[in-house]
Amino acid sequence: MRRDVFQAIADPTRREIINLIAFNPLNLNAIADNFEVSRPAISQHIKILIACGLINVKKQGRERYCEASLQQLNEVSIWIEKYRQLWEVKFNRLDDLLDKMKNDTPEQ
Amino acid sequence: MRRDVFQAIADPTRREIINLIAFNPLNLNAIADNFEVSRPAISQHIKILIACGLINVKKQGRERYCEASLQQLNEVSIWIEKYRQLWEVKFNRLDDLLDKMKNDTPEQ
DNA sequence: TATTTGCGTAAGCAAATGCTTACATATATA
DNA sequence: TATATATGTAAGCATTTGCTTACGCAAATA
Repeated sequence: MRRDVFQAIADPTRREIINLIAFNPLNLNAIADNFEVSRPAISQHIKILIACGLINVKKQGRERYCEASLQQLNEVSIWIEKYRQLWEVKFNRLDDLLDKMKNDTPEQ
Repeated sequence: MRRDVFQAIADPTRREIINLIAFNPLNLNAIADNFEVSRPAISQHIKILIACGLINVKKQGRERYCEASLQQLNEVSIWIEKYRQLWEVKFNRLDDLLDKMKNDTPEQ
């Protein structure tokens, strides 16, 4: 069972959950109310988000408040930023442009 | 068949492929040489990366040079940056710290 | 022209994923 | 104390994923 941040945020429902609680913690039922899927489905998503450290849970009586704890997103950010210079260099790459024009045969 | 950038970079092999060709394009066999898995497996990963625009292919004879085209990573970057202020605010959040200390009962 | 090389892709398969329903348990409330 | 509420989790299931082997085809080479 792979459980890293890249995989955690690959699922759109989990991204929505993060977005939902990013700026205000909610308990599990309140989160589930925002989705079509069942409460256990959300509970399982939350479990994954907890496992990779993207959510903290605070027990308050019988409720469990989920709050975002997004430092781990930095791992993804760092991986991406390695390449930023690469895709932002749009000038002084005339060779590339020429290459493209030369090889512009329709791919199958 | 979901095919977005978040899912594309969720797979560690695909991240390695991106890293491998980020700074110098390689043909498919040359890429496959760097992995334990079979050439068709890599071919399928490449297909996914092409589908979501992270790789461009340039035919040269019978070879297909794969070059990274990572602008799409910006979508992920934007999503993450929305939350950066959140996880970087480590000061003036004394209330949080206090909360944590108060509720520091071992979670089962 | 015959063979080798570089690659795509289909078929099959095991494992992972995301969901459901059903149940269990702890805490609040009547 | 009996019931309602908030939640976790197991079992089952369909789909997706990542891989393999087997094959096909086009381009290079002998």
